[in-house]
Amino acid sequence: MKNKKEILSQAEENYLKAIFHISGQEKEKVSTNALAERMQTKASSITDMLKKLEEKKLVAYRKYKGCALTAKGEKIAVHIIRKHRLWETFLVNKLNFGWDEVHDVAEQLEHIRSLKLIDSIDELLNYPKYDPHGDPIPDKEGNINYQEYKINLSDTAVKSIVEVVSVDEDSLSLLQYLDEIKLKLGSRIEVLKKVSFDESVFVRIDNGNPLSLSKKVSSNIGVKFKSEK
Amino acid sequence: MKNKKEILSQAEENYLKAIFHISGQEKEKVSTNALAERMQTKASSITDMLKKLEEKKLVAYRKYKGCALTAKGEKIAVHIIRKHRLWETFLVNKLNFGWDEVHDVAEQLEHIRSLKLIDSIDELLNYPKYDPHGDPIPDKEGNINYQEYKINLSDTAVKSIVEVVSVDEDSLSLLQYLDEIKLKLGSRIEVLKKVSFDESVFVRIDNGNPLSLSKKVSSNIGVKFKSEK
DNA sequence: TTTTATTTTTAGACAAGACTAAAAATAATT
DNA sequence: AATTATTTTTAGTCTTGTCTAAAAATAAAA
Repeated sequence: MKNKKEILSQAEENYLKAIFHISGQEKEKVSTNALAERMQTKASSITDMLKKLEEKKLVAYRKYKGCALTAKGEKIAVHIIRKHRLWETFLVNKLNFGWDEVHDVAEQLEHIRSLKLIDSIDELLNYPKYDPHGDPIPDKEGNINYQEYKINLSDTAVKSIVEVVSVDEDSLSLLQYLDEIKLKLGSRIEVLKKVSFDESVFVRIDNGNPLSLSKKVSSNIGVKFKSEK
Repeated sequence: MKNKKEILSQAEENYLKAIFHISGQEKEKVSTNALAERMQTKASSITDMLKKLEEKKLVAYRKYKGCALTAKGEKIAVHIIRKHRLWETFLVNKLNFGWDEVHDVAEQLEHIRSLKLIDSIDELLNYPKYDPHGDPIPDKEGNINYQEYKINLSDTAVKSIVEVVSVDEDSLSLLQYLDEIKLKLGSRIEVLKKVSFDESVFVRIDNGNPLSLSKKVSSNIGVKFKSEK
């Protein structure tokens, strides 16, 4: 049985990518509703698509029990993510896009089918390991170099001093907000106070004035420790 | 009434492009069958699509009478062609693709929606006027600088000495064949003999050995005169 | 100018991917 | 364990872009 490469639609590719992202490094099962939320669509549409992807052996799916990517499905998902992150890097490094302008375009470019093209872009960029948001770029073989000591800003202890290494969410509004408060990759953050009531956190960014970040914001910022006390 | 930009599907964009190409510089009306041929689809599908494009004021269409682009439709078609040719130039000039490898990828890339992206690519390439096949690249405003003295090789007289300036067809098989016989942009061609029976033509390419080109091939090669006798 | 051939359009069907509304499972409460 | 709430699935509909087969226009030939 030869390795027949059937062509997937953009919709199918987007589902695989979404499942990969939601299930996370722990490869947890993904619920229909979680997928519907992420795909901005209705649960019934998800069910339809999961059946199709199951049919193609790209996801393992059992009614009412959620789904997970098969090895084949994960391989494809990782390749889409590789393309997405390489294109974002290209846009920022070669075409001087701002990091808050690249997401929508990369979302389109990630579906271009040409191994030669994406490998050439990779080469042109000199095989970058991380994209402009600090996320690891899978290599040609699909290996992902997860950063070791990265945790969410929302999980740091008071008095931690950390460095921003990633921004997990790609929404334009978040990126623009971070731009506004001058929070960028490499910023030094002091965790001043944590408010348990709403899980917000007071921080000082690059020795600026203290300001408060909501849980929603801080949980999307990946950081590495610089020192602790 | 504001200039509402409705988003076109790739299929719609491809139809506009095809109509533009078939109708040519003379802006002749395009028949349903001609379009069906080019789009590799059935005449009935063409009729359906023409109605839709008519509805959107992108083509002028009257039953049984063929169609033509409106100003609005032509503007969009030209923009797609601009993107196609800039991407082909990018692939060849920046990523070292061969001129026979770029068509399929450019066919995908031409549908990426981002003015900023394509204008950045244009800038990166230093505003090229012609693509790797010798075809003019429309500028940002949609102006196309048609080459003045270009004619088809099939229309040259015996003993003409011409220079190849374009290859009009994008089919992989043609480009690979030209590669094989070492016919490339800039090649010097002597027209040795024309066979009226099948309209084939004997030529000498860059002082090589004489060989015969079919009408189908020679009518896809654009040339400029170098001298005549 | 009839007849024949060709081109184009209509009518009806289908697959993909989405939706709504209702039914069936599963999970959470009492 | 019985009831209520939530999640997920089914069933049926819609749009886009395609198809086939048959009907209607137009063009070519006799």
